[in-house]
Amino acid sequence: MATRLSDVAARAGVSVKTVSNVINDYPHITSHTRAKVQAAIDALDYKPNVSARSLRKGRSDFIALAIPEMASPYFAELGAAISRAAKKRGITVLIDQTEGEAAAEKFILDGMRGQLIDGIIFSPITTAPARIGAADTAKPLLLLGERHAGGNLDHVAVDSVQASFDATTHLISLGRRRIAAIGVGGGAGTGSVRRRGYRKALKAAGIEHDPALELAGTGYHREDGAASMRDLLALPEPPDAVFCFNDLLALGALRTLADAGLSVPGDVAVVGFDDIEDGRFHSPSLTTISPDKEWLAENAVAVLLDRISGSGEADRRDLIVPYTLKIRESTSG
Amino acid sequence: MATRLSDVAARAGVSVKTVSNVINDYPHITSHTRAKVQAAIDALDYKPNVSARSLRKGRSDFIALAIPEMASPYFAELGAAISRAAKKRGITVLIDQTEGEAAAEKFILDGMRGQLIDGIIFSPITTAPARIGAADTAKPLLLLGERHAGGNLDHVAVDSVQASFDATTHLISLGRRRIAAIGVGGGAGTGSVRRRGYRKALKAAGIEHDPALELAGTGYHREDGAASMRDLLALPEPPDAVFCFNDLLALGALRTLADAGLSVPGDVAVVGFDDIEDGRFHSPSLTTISPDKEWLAENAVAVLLDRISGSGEADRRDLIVPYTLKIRESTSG
DNA sequence: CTGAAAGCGCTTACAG
DNA sequence: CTGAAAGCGCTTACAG
Repeated sequence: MATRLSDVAARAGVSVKTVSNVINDYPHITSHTRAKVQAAIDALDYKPNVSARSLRKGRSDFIALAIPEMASPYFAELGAAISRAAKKRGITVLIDQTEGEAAAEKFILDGMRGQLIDGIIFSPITTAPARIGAADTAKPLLLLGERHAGGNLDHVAVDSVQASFDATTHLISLGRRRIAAIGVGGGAGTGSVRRRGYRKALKAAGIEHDPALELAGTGYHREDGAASMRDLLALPEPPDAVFCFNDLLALGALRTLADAGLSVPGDVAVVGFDDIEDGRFHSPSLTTISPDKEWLAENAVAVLLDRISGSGEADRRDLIVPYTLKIRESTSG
Repeated sequence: MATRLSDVAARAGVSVKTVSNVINDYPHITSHTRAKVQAAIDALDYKPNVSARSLRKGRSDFIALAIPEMASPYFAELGAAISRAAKKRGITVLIDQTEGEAAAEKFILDGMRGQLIDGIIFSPITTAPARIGAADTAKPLLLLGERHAGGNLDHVAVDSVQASFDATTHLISLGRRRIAAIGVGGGAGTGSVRRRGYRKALKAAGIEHDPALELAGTGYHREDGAASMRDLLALPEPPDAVFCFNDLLALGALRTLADAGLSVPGDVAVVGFDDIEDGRFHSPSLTTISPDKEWLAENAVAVLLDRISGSGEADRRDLIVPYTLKIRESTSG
C-alpha cells in the first residue's frame, strides 16, 4: 500500500488540505507548518498519485508529441528539444510514433487517449491538410510542418518556400545551371511547398525548370536519396547540383556520388534541409538549411501551454521558425 | 463536460457495470447487449478516462523508457523499437531523457512519477552500478546496458566483452597490429567492459596492449571520436586500425581520417559498435557490431510486463542480446 | 448474465 | 490560516 496524502497529514498532525497546500505551494502557510509537513513527507517518502490528481484537476501535465518516426534524426533532435523545453516548465512529453500510418494519425486527430494528456504537438505526414484543418479535438492541438490549408489550429513552421528559394539561389550563385531537386513527392505538403521555392529561384535566375530533374522518390530516407541520385546520374545530361528536400536524402545522394567516383562539389554540389548532426560530420560536410530547433521547441511548447491554460489569444497562432543557410563543404569544398 | 461511462449506460439502457464489461472485453455478454452498448459508445463518441481507470486499477498501461539522450541515433533507434514492441501489447511508452544527469537518474531510481507508470526500462550512464543495484523502486525496473554489479534487477544486454573480442579479432585477422581503442572512459561500465574484450583479443593474438593507444575521450559522440583520432594521428607511431566503442565515435574518427587524407581501410581500418543507420550509408560504410535491436526491444518489454503482472519468475532475469559483426568497407574496402 | 454501491487518492468549494 | 466532506470517473466485490 502506497503512502497517501492522509498518512502524511496524520503524521504531521494537520489536515489533508494543509498537506495539499504545501505540495501545491499555496501561499499563507506558516513556515513552521510547512516544515512540519515537509518532514512528514520526507519521513514517509510520500509521492503524490498522479492519476488521482489528474482525475480531480482535469490536468495531467502531460503533453504528447506525435511524429512519424523517432529514429529519423530530425525528429529525434526535435523530440529531444521539445522534451527539454517541456521539462523546464514541469511538463512531461509522451512521444507517439505514427510511422506515417493513416490510422495512427487519425487516432491523434480524434483526440488520442482520452483525458490523460493536456495537449498534442502533431507533425502529420499522411493525412490530407483539409482533414487536419477539420479536426475537432477535445484537447489543444498544435501543428508542426508545412502550413495547412485553412483550419483553426495553432501552427509552427519554417517558411519552406523562402528557405528553398535561398538554398536553390545559393546553388545558382555557384554558377550551377542544371540543378535537380530530390523529394518533390514528400508528404504533408513538404514536397510541393519546397518545390515551389526551388522553381521560384530558378525562374528568378532565368533558368527554365526541367521536369526530368525533379525526383519524387518514395520517402525521405537515405536510401531514397541514393536511389534518386542514381536515376539522376543515368540521365543523358546529369545535373551539376542537387537540392535535397531533407538531409537524409542528401546523405543518400552523397553516398551514390561517392560510389560513382564523382567529386562533391566539383562535379555535383549538394544542399540539404534540416541540419542534422550527421551532415555536419560527414565528409564532405553538408550545406543545408538550418531551422532553429531550440526556438521551434520553446515556442511550440509555450503556445500549446498557453492554449491549455486558456490564457492564449483567442485566434490561431502562426509562428515562423527562423533559419539560416549553413554553407559547408558540399557546396564550397 | 466529457461523456462518462454512466452516460453510455443510460443511453444503452444498461448498468455501468455492463458497459465496463463491454469495454474491457469480459466474457458472458450477449452479442445483442454488446451491440447495443457499442452503438451508444459510438453515438456519444465516448472515450474512457485513463486517469480514473488507472487510479482504480492501479495500472496505467504506461511504461517509461529512461535514456541518456534521444537524439543519439542508437537510442533513437532503440526507442523506436521499444515503442513499437510496447504498442503491440497495448502499452504506451513515455520517453524520459536523463541527459546523463545524476539528478535525473536518481529521479528514475527513486521510482519516478508516483503511481502513473507501471514500470521502467532504464539505460543508466552516470550512476554507479552499486547504487543502481541497491535501487528499491515501487515499480518494476529493468536495466539496459553493461551488466551491473549485484543487485536484483532484470537486465538485458549484449555480451560486450565477447563482442569487443570479436571486433578486435577481426582487425587482427586483417593483419593489423597497432590497434587503437577509442572510448575506454565510457560511462556505466561500457568503457571498461569493452576494453576488457579488446585487450583479451590482443592477448590471444600475442600482441601486447599499448596504453598510448587506449583513448578515453570525454563522451561518446562524433566530436569525441574526431578528437581522439587526431590525438592518435599525432602519435610518433600512429595505429593501423581503430576499434571505436560506438558508431558515433567511429564516424567522428572517419571524419578526421578523411581530413588527414588517409585511406580507410588502406591506412587505417575502423570498426564501430551499435550498427546505426548512419554507418551503413557512410562512405566508407562502417564495419560494426550489430546488436539485434528488435530482439532487445521485444524481450525487454516482455520481461518488464511479466514483472508488472507478477507472472514473471521470482528470480532476476538476465538476457543476452544476440549480435553479429557486420563487415563493411571500413575494414574491407 | 446485470444492478447498486463502495472506494481508488487526490483537490476544492464551503465553513469556521 | 485549517477542517470535514463531496466528487472527479472509473472498476470490482457483493448480491441477486
